Amino acid sequence: MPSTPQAPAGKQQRTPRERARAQTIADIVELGRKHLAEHGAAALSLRAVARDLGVVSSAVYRYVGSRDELLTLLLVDAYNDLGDAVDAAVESVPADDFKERFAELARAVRAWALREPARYGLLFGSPVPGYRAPAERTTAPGTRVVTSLVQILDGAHRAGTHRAGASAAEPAATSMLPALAADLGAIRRELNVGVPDVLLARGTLVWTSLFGAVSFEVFGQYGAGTFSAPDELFEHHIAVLADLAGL
Amino acid sequence: MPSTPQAPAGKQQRTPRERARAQTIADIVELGRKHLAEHGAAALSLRAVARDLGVVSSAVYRYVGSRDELLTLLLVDAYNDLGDAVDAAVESVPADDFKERFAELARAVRAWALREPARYGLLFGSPVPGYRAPAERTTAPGTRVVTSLVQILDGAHRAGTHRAGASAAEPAATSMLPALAADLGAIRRELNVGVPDVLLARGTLVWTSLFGAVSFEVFGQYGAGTFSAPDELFEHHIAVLADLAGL
DNA sequence: TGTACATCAGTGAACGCGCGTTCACTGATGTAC
DNA sequence: TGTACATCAGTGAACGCGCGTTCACTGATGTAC
Repeated sequence: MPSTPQAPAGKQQRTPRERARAQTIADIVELGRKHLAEHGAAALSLRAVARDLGVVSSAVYRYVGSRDELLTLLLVDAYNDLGDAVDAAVESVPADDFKERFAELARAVRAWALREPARYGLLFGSPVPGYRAPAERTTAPGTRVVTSLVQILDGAHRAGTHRAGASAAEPAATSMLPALAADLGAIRRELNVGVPDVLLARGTLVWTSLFGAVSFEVFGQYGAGTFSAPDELFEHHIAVLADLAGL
Repeated sequence: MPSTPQAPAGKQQRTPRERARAQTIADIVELGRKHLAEHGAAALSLRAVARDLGVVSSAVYRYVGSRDELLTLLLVDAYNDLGDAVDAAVESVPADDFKERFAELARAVRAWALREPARYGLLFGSPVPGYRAPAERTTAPGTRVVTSLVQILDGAHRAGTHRAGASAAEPAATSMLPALAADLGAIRRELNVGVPDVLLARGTLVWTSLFGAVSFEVFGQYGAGTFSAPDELFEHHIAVLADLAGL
């Protein structure tokens, strides 16, 4: 019962064996990715990965403790891939152009999702039946995008360009809902930002809206042929959401 | 190879055999529903349904041509169940209170999704691998919610209570994107409504945002324990989205 | 530098499982005369 | 009203398939002296 031996603490693998081992694990994740893309998360199978790796099925257990652990590896891999893409897109814009930083973040999420629909589905689609992601390995990579979004909002807030009450008829009572205010306060403390309640709540909506729009497109919820120009539709969404976020 | 004999055109089944047959199909759908709820769509199995029905596995083929067809039945069943819930909620509000009609629509979607997470996942989650929904049986029930939403927007527009340019800084250029305008025109004609481009595009965003917020909650995308008061968060979202939709 | 031993990767067989689908069949229920 | 036949529901066995996981094993690669 080999419990997923990890590479030693040091960043670079010393011995050839360790290098070979790391390479094989990388190959397994890579093949798992391919499998995911072709057949979906629920159909991911260790035996199929072993076949593609050119190895007998039991050999994979040297590297991966179980099917669920491979799923976790793929989950983390996908979160980081998305996070890298988003970070790169955001960094490509001057740090003080918050609106455009947000726009690039949104475009990066959409582009990645359209490029990798199955991996996107693993992250943001229906949960894989019978699989429960281990929070301690999943939370950090899984919060990269939302963290980046909140940083943009906080930057705008600190720079003073953040418009409060951006929309005409903001129902003032909303920010008074007591439990929601408490939740938002906890988030503000945890992420160490200063964005006020109203805009933080809006930011949450912007966040879910972004993924809602992307999911509809990736999962085919718009009727076939309803939108011949999904790019333009998405650009419209970006403009409205940026406005909603006070950018 | 019995190709799913349908009940004859007449609404009520005449003979006892026809009644028994309809009842058995209903039982199969009911059991499929249960199975869906417990194990997810990808794991739906005709054999399991047969077991629960107390019948040998091959007997199910008298009623359902294949596993995919059972999935289609469940899909249509779920769309209609959701559609019924939404219609009832919307109808419970006076026809001229468009804002509250929208709020009730949103609450009905969320309540149904939380009550039926697996069926919600079948409709709005990642596609079931290897299954392609037949558009001719799926489109009509699948568009009930969005149709209801557009009716509300159109009602507000006709009543003159629809605020154009609701938000402060609506980027005027958006409605000019040519292909998007063409798509919106086609939708307007198809649904026979008069809502102008800007608000129709906003309506699309409101639609996807609603399902984005619900999906995040149902699929557990908010970190565990991040929002102790999801009801209040959702009420906030409703208020902002209603405003965004010009209601 | 050379030998003895430990570590590790990969093999092959097996376990028990569930799946979708087909097929020839037995009875029971309906229909036509 | 009674009989002969057609229709249908459900049976049971079988097909070929893929899955996750365990286990004792063979060699090759590394390490210690």
